[in-house]
Amino acid sequence: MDNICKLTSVKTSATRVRNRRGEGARLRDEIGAAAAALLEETGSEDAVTLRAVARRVGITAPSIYAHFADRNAILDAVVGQAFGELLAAVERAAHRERDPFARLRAICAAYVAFADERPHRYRVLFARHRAPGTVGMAEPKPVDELLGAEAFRALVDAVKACVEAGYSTSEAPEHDATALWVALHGYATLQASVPAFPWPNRDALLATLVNRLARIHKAALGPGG
Amino acid sequence: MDNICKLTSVKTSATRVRNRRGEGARLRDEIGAAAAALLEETGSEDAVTLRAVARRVGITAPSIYAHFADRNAILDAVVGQAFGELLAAVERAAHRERDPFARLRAICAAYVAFADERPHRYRVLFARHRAPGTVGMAEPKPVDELLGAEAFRALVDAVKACVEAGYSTSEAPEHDATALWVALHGYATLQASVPAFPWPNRDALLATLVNRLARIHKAALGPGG
DNA sequence: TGTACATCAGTGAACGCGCGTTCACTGATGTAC
DNA sequence: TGTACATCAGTGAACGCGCGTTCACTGATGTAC
Repeated sequence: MDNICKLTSVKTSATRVRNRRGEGARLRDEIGAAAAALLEETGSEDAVTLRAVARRVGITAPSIYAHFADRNAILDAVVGQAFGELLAAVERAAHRERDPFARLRAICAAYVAFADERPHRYRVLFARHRAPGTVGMAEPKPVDELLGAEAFRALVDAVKACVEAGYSTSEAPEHDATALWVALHGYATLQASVPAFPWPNRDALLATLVNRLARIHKAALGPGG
Repeated sequence: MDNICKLTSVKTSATRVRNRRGEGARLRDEIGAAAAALLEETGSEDAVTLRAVARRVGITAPSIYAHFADRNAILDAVVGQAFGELLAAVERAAHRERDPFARLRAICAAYVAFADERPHRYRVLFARHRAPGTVGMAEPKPVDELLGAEAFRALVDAVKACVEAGYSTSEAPEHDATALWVALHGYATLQASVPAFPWPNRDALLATLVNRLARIHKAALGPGG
């Protein structure tokens, strides 16, 4: 019983070769990738220890200090990277569709799919927004100063485009986009946390959230929408 | 710099008196309460260590083993307790209102308020549903076998009552209640995680989620609903 | 073309820490006689 | 009413562990001459 845990966590890549001169910075990316993978596999932020990351990369722990100030900096990098990936996924979805309503649906589906494929990485996006131990209010900031702002902007723009195209009757696209974001986030996280719940069909639930919260006009929906 | 952390975490209640004979079981409750408080204050599950809990209660760490099998059992107890409190808050809200629509709103407001007042305790309700490291599907269970089932049931019943009273046009109350739950959860967690977001007025956002996802009839709403 | 040397990528040992858990124990308290 | 004793609530020391971080170092590699 004592040994099981030890054995399963041994995962040294004994094959690593030292970077050539001037290419030491590559290690930074390797460390970030290892931390992200570790987080995704274990599901726990606390499993992302300096030593675990080092083992994973195939280096010794002190080598990390050449690239990151401390443990926290690694996790910050993972979060920044994940926000970038989320934005990329959302923008890819947005560019795939020309029709405003199809675009809105695609964005929402991509958002949820991102969280579905990397549940733990999605979780830390928002878990680390608030400093640990902080309680109560924070100064509200303009949206654009927050991490993830671009992804939210894409959602707002998509709703606005639906209004302009006559698909949506929304009178307050920012408000409605916020409601929609909230719902998407709830779906993304709950689905991962409570997989045993008898979830309805994903597309059907997504359609419910998008159509109602973005005030999509009946005429824009197919029959039975 | 080394000492700061140590000093701030010293919090021994030197005043504790040993329980009388036959009353040792009281300690169990004290341990649970200390663990819950610790979780809420630090925001981190990992801050709830056996030793930290013991310090808080004013006992030594081994004393805990008379009441809990291990560290995990303490956290399980915290989750169970928190689910009980959530259910109590929801039921209190439900009993306060006779009108079905008022009751539905009260339930949703109580749910969000619970999460708002104890954000970290709310978070662990669902963070611990899934075993760490587990990925992929779990067998769907009937709702009633899940923790928190009663609270969800209350929500479904409230939506159904709105349908029967003619307030809601929902054709699938279970589906719509799921959508509503998802949105409430998203709001509850995001609001705590991203307090710097320029949130709209809480009642307005809640009304948007409830009215649209529960398909509340225009006539049931006041003017401007 | 050859060699000395500075630089760079990374090592290995060590530190003090708090952790979960175990073990043998202590001393107050209620009870049997 | 008094006393011996079993029981119960909790202690205190110890274990081995993995952690973040520090420090002095090594050895390959590219460069200046």
